[in-house]
Amino acid sequence: MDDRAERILALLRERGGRVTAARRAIVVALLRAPHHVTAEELAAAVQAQLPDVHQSTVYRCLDTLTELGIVTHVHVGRGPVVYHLVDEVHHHLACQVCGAVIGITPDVVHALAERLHEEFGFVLDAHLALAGRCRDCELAAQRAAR
Amino acid sequence: MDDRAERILALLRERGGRVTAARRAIVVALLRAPHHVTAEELAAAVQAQLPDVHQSTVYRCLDTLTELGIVTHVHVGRGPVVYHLVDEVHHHLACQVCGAVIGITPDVVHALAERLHEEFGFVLDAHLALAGRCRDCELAAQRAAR
DNA sequence: TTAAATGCAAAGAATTTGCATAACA
DNA sequence: TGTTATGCAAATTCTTTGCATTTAA
Repeated sequence: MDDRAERILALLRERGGRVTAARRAIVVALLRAPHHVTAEELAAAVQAQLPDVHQSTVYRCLDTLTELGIVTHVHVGRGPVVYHLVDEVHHHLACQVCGAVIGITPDVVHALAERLHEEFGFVLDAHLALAGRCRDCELAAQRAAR
Repeated sequence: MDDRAERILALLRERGGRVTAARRAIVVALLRAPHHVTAEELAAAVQAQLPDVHQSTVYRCLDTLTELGIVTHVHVGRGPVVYHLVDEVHHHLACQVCGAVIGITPDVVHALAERLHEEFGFVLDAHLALAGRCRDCELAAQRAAR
């Protein structure tokens, strides 16, 4: 775990960012977080170690880490944005009706990613949130339509 | 245009919603809007005709229209959510760095949509925002990484 | 007639910003 | 030493909610 944190922090420095206590704590919190985390949850985790780290610092660090390609975020339904480390590659199917999130492996999206790259030069994010309806909500919607 | 509006409003009524002046104006505004529109832009368009329609009404109408499957929204980078009519099918490649939005036709995503449906029963939304990096920002990022 | 929708004002959540101070490289 | 990052408070932006009134079906 610690080597992973150090590797990420080295990347941060390499890309022109400074390694600060707050940023180290945020990276560690992101590594410990099992799934998606909101800025607020991250702030709480960070503040457990460093009580003086302010919410706005967390937002600013997340912005910086995002710009440096270390962190990404996804919008999952309503509510706040959730953050991830870039190297934790997986995607999400987000049901717009019930809010369920289905995790999928990157291979499912691989062919699309290739095509978008060839056709548009567009590099698909490592953390997509694909919006739609889950099986149950789709069935319910079909029933309601009748 | 008017028949399209009326068809949509008929659908609204069919699905248990009431057709009000505000909702009619919102649907018309959505039809006239060339691309993505924010709630605020919609409110402005509606208020040009009906000055008394409040922002909160616009939000509430959009919620209702969304629940009834007539409208969807996407998160495009930062800033407010943008809304669409469901029958205007196309997707977006949203660059997370510069905010550029590349419109793509549904066929690009079709194979993925099929697979997700078969494998997970998940029905992909008609208005995806696929996050990633556009050609230029990707190249810039690669240059910066060196 | 009655359940649903609206206007208004006010609150709320999430995020951003200005500026003086502190900390990394 | 000179940027870059932070703490703090305050402001902003986007969105939701409560309640009395109006309106569509």
